[in-house]
Formats: sequence, structure tokens, C-alpha cells
Amino acid sequence: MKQPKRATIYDIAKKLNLNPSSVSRALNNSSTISITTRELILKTAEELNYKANSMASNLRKGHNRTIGVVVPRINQNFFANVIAGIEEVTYQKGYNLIICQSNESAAREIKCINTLVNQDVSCIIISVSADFEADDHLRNIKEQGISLIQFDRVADELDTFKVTNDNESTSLAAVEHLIAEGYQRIAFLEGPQNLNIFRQRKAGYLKALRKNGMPVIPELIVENAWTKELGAVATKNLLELPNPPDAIFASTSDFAALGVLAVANEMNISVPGQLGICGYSNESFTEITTPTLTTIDQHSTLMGKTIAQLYFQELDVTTRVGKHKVVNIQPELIIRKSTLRTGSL
Amino acid sequence: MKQPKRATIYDIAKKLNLNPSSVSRALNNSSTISITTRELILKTAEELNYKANSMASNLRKGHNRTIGVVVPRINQNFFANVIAGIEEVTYQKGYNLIICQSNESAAREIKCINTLVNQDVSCIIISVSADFEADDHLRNIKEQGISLIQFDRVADELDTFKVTNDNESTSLAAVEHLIAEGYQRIAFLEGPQNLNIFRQRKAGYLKALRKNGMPVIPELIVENAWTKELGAVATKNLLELPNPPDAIFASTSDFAALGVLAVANEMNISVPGQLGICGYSNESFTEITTPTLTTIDQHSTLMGKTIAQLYFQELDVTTRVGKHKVVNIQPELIIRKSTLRTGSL
DNA sequence: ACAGGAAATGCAATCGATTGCTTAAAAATA
DNA sequence: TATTTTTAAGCAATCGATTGCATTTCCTGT
Repeated sequence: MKQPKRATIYDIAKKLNLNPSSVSRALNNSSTISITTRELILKTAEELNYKANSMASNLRKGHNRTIGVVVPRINQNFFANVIAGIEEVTYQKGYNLIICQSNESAAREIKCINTLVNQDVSCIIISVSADFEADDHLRNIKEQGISLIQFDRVADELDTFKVTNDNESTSLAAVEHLIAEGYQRIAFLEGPQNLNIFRQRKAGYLKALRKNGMPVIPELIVENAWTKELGAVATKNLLELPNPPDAIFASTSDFAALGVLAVANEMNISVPGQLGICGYSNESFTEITTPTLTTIDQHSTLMGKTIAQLYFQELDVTTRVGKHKVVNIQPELIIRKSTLRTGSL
Repeated sequence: MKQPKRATIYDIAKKLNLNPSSVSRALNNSSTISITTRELILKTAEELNYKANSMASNLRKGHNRTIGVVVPRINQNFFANVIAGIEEVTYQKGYNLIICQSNESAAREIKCINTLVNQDVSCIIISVSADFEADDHLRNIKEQGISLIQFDRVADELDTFKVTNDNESTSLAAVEHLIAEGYQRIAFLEGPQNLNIFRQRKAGYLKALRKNGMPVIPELIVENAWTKELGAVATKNLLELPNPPDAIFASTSDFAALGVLAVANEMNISVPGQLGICGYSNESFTEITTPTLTTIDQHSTLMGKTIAQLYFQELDVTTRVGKHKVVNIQPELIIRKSTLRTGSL
């Protein structure tokens, strides 16, 4: 791990008795350089194993073809896919991505953002952490002249570009599907209500009940059940109620739904016969559980692509919209066996 | 998306009638600055919403507390967990991570590396792509004075730090477990043989057969079956043989194993009774299939931590080893129902 | 009150690449 | 051949922060 100093444009210039500016122009395909010298410079650069220093270049040029992405965790299918979608577009445009994980911690999120701001990225794309409270750090991004695009979990009150899911209507659709299948007492596993997405999903649930003249039963609504383990505990408690639910909508995640399923299996409760189960996110495992899980696909890769396109659209003066646009993507209810007791599949 | 120019140390200096160098010293907690002026500077920096420009700072200082990670895909559990492990350590040391995906393409891998080299990261951590052939781009990293650590999929012949799994012995253990369970005709789904890890897994398979006096049956060895779909196709072909296998070791991935399981279910072949199935990687879904899947846990988070620790150990003169160290981590065979026909679990 | 030394601050070069402006050389035109 | 135009290359400032060295300011003791 020693440092055999890297070649710079000065080294190339010196070797060829040229001015560094000419080298720079040659390397940047400037038109004001003769073909012969350009070739010569390129060849020499190759020989000296020259690699550009983008820090110097960016510093001088005052901009940076780099976009920062901050997500709670990259090992969740949803986020990994959004990132894949973003990358698909940015890669083609020659932009680079810096991916950071907040690990669901606001403190960490702030650190990530600081790093990205210090790096002077051109844009920060973020889905906020679970314990998100204040949005000062997000405001600050804009004050630094850096574009900000929020997705999925967004701070509503903050005026930025946003790409979100229509959580409410999809949640409503899911619950109405359960009702259509004849489920009467539908329990709801809810996520942290400081996050917009979970508020919306709950709103959809409540709306569906109201719309169908069904009562809201407080004891069937369980807070913060968004891991497999928490989902399992919640389910145990629910099923031990004097009047247990006949369906559980794990609006937090498929992992929670998995916990529900595990407990049902353990207690010998048949799914979907005695208990309907619906998850959220369309994680890959939902296709292979027994029974397969009804869930909601968020079109994550499309979301990613949309986000990146939005950025480039605003970057380009000819396509710019100007005011902060909000794109709402319609998720899709994926009906599988865990909620089908009419056997219509 | 306009640019309200950012405050620099010059702005702070001007406002306070000080020299930029003093501002720099104050912001870096240098001891050669009086407490009063430091406080003053810090306060003013806050007021002006000053954010350091790390490009300028890194350029001047000639180093960069940033580490680049290149993996085929971040949405595979294994890689996501390794990254999580790396981050756990680097975060504490105040280093930042730039994560890049090669998407299993060598061309893309080279681009990623170029970006990282241009950014002058202090270290590149890589697991090579599936179509990896030449290692020139890896050699180049070292020539640029950047530390290089390979993990999992490594270029054997290249002398670098490496953190790998002992694939061979674990593969051997898996096959011996199958043999112990009474399976006689064990098929093998192999991965691209240009990657060391798949060569090693195959070696373990062959060794196990040899050791137990069992013949190597070429028709039971299937090339490049490493997705769910390819695994399914391979399985169909295998099971239609006049003399089909009674076990399939999907050494490529749990996804392939999933394909195997799907076909077995479809064909009404009982698992583990008529067919034993073993996967590789301990993806989270392996616990929840029916039957649960025997697989191999690679201790991915530990790998990540080990990698990062290795880097910092070498960075520190007092703990430096000097020559390129290779750490081999022992994976763990996780025995579940898909291979247990003796019912001993 | 003053020399001597420590502490705080200023000055200016530097990191590597870019770019507006100027100059030199080559080519085109008269 | 002389003059204009075009093309190519050089010069020097710049991006923002850091740092060795020089200078000034402030104490301290006598």
C-alpha cells in the first residue's frame, strides 16, 4: 500500500514539451487542438498510465456528475430495485451513483447527507429513515444548491420533487379485495405513523371499511409490527382475542406477513380458509410460500427510472418543468392464494 | 434547481477580517488558533451555512477517506450483507463508501473501477463479475497506488488482499451430508467455471464422490444453472433421464435450488423422500419454503467486517502485516428438511 | 518597561485540471 | 509576395482548502 505517484497532465506536458492546457484539451476532445498532437498526447497518456483526477476537474468545473442516494437499507428488495432503476438511467447519462444507507436512523441519515453535500453531488435522492422527525437536513440540501428528490417515504410538507406510490388507493383495493372474499374482521398491522407511507396505508384501510359499512375495531389495529418477529407476536395476540380476526393485512411489509403465516401454521389455522393474509412489497419470497402470499407490487424499478428521468428532465432547460413535480405511481395488488377462499384463481 | 453559491472559507474570512488559513485551522480544530477566534469562526460558519468542499480538501491533502465497493448486484442477500458488514466498520472510522454495481458485466466493472480510480478512493473492494476474464483493470488499481481487496469471487493469480470462503470444504461437507442421508446419485448444478468460487465448489463435489468411492457421472453435472429459471430447466432434464438423480446440489445459489424445488413440486416428486435438494447462500427464503431448504451460510456480514478490518489494519503502521494476506472464512452447512430423509431433525 | 519567547495570525504556494485571453504559426486570399 | 484569416498552442488565473514559513501580537519574568 505504497504511493507510486500518479501521472498528471503536467507529466504528460513535460514529456512532450507542451503546455498542460493543450494536454487538457486533447483529453477532452476539444476542437482547438490539432489531430496529430492529440494523438500524441493520447498515446503518451496511455504510456504513463494516466488517470484523470476528477476531484481536481470537478473542483475547477464547479459541478459533479454524481448523484447521491440515501436509503434506509439496500438489502430490501424494494430499495435495491429502485436503485437498480435509477442506475439504469444515470449510467447511460454518464453519471455516477453514491449509495448510502441510513440504517433507519435519522442521525446516520444526517451524516450521509453531510458527506454527499461535502462531495458536492449534483442531486440527492432520498427515502427517509424510520425515525425521521425534523426535516432541517433536507431543507439544507436545497439551500446548498443541490437538487433534491424524495421518493416513497417523503416529508410531505417539504416542497421538492417527489416520486411516490399511491399507497392509499392500493391499500383500499387490498382491503376491498379481502372484503370481497368474504372476510369480515380484518386486522391491520400498521407501521410508524411518522412516515407518510404508513399513514396513507392506514387511511386506505379505514376508508375501505367505511365505504363498505364495516366498523373500525381498535383492538384489530396493531402498531409498529413491521418485522417478521413483530408480525408474529402481533398475530399471536390477535388470534388469542375472544373475537379474533379472520384476515390480517400486514401493511408494513411482506416480512411481517411472513410472521403472520408462520404463526398461523404453528397454530394449525388454515390459510386462506380460516385466515386471510395480505402483505406489502412483493418480495420475491411471496411467490414461494405455502400458500403463496397476496401482496402489493410497488413497481420499484419503474420508480427508480422515473426518479432519474425526472432529474435529467429538470437539468435540461428545454424539458424543464420548473416547479416541483410530484409523480405518483400506482402500485399493483397481486392476488395470490393466501387471500383466495372463493377459489377463483 | 438554481445555484445560490455556497459559502467558502473565504466568505467566512472576509466577514471576520481574517485570513482563510485561520478559518481552515479553526474548522479543523488546529491547536494553533485561539479559542475565541475559533468560536467566532465556528459561529459564523454556522450562520453562513458553510459546508466544507471535500473535493478541494482531498485534492490538497492528497487523500480521501473514501472506499469504493464493486459488486455484481446489491440486491443479492450475500452482497448486501457483506456491504453492511463493511459499512459497520468503515462508518466508525469516519470513512465513506461508494457502492457500485457491475451487473455481472466486465465492461461495466471496468467503468466502475475507472470512476473510483478517478475519484482517487483510498481502497477498492471488489467481487468480480460473472464474465470476468482479464484482470488488467484490477492490476491497474494497484498501479495507481490504491489499495485493493478482493472478496468471494477473486482473481486467484493476482497478488492482493483477499477475503474468501472455503468453498471447497463446505461443498464437500454438503455432498457428504447427502451421502450420509443415503442419496446415491447426486446431481450437481455448477456455475461459470471462470470464477474461482464455482471451481472450488465443483472440486469439493468431486472430492466427496471420490472419497466415498462413488462414480462421477457426467450427465448429472449441469453447467451454468444459476438462476431460478435455469435451475428449473436443468432439473426437468435431469429428472427425465432414464436414470435420474436422487439428489440435486445447486451449488450456484439458493435461487437455483428454488427452481429445483418448484419442478419437483410440479412433477409430484417428494422432497426430501425421492429427491434431496441443497442450495447455497442461505437466502432468507430458504427457511420458509416447504420443505425448508438445506443450504450454506457464508457468514457474509462477518466477511464484510473482516474485509474492512483488514484494510484499517494495513493502514496503520503499527499493525501492518505487509504482505498480502488472505483470510479464509469457513462457511456453515445449514441442514434443513429438504435433505433429511432419516428424519433426524 | 523591556527583552525573550510563546501563541496567534498572515502570506503565499500548492493540489490537478480547466478555460478565457493572447500570441504564434500556418493557411488562405488578394 | 504581402495581408488577412484560421488554427494551434501558450500563459495565467481559477476552483476551495491546506500548510510551511514568516510575521505580528501577547504574555511572562526580570
